Amino acid sequence: MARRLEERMARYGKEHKEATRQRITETAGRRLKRDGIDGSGVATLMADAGLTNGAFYAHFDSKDDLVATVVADQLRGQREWLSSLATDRAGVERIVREYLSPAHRDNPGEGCPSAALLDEIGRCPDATKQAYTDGVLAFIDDIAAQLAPHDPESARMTVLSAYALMVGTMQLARALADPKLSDQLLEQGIQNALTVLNT
Amino acid sequence: MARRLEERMARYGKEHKEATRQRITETAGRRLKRDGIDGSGVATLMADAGLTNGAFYAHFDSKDDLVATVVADQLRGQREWLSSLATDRAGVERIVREYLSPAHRDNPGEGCPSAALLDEIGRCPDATKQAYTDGVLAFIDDIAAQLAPHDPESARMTVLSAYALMVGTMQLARALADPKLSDQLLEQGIQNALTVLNT
DNA sequence: TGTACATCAGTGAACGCGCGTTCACTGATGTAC
DNA sequence: TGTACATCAGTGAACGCGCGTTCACTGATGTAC
Repeated sequence: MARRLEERMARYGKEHKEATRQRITETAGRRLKRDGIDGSGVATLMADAGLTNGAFYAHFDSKDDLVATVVADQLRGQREWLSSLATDRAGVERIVREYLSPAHRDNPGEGCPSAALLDEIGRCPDATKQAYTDGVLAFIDDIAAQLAPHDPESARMTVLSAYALMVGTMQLARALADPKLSDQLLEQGIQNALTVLNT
Repeated sequence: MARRLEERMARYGKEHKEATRQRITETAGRRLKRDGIDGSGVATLMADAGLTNGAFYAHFDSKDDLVATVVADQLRGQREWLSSLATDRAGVERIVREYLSPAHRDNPGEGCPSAALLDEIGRCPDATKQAYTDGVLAFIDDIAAQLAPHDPESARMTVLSAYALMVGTMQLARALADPKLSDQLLEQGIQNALTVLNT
């Protein structure tokens, strides 16, 4: 037992390294969402965290490992945001309006990982897709349970497909070169999302 | 005039080079949709067309130029497919069912360019986003006119947002690691798309 | 409390490789006589 | 019809660069006595 305690506290303590890993994961999240997965190099990701490329492999097995970690972390963040709001129907409406806002469209680095990266995630190794699936289902089931406490199973697909609707709308709004059309699409997306969720 | 004609027909004729350019555009479309924009190198794209890397710049100014050309070409193809079916309500339903099918999900290289590339297109230069916008609006307006001949303007946003719903659903279906859940999502997406289009 | 040693997070140069792009060239085709 | 020349689509090597990954190392921190 003395030994156990000794190991846990030893050296600079686990905390420091764990904090660095978390910092890399967070800054990488922002960069990946802004520049894409293939568009972000390891050296740049490490520089964002105030480190040099060499230290990367003390924290992650590979770039794929980082990407899977980031995907899980980002979806955990999204889950927290959603849980804090999805307490009632009015909260759900607020989620939809904030998600499909021009502010979200114009700041992909601070926004939804699915809106920023979903087609790239579809091309990632199975481990990453599994991390994505687990992360999405966690908050989908949260919301389904809050929305339909007596029948969460059937609400599941409704919520999941409403999420798909919002993700697709945001991606399309970002790709359109006409800002006015993009704004209109977001408005229409809000209406459709609310329609689907109230079915 | 004799001179004019001479120039037009001269050498191997314009046809051959134009045909090569078209072949590159088509094979690149498949590759880009399968591996992503950043995931497809110029040398690979040319090898797909049976050529070597050096010939690329006799046909396109840059990789960005090719991408914009491919995006326009792919959306032209999608427009043709849609026009051939969207003659009535039953045709629209068939479009939705074919789009949100497992066959489409499992063959991104032969499928919708938006489902394969939309978040990457959102990060492309303005010229590419403009080509994308023009290409999408062309078929959106086609369908809006066929669906609501007396009020195509208001049908426009309905159709555009239904497209966003289908694109997002397909991307999410491709990213989910659980095939059964993915199938269910496609089914739910069909219901939602039809609901939105019949509003 | 002070010194010698062990630990290990982080550095930065280097690896082979593929990227987008350029360019001197080849060789089949078409033209002129 | 046959030969000499011009055209130009396509070749393939090379450019500098950034990629993901490895590794010998540094130097601040913590431990032992």
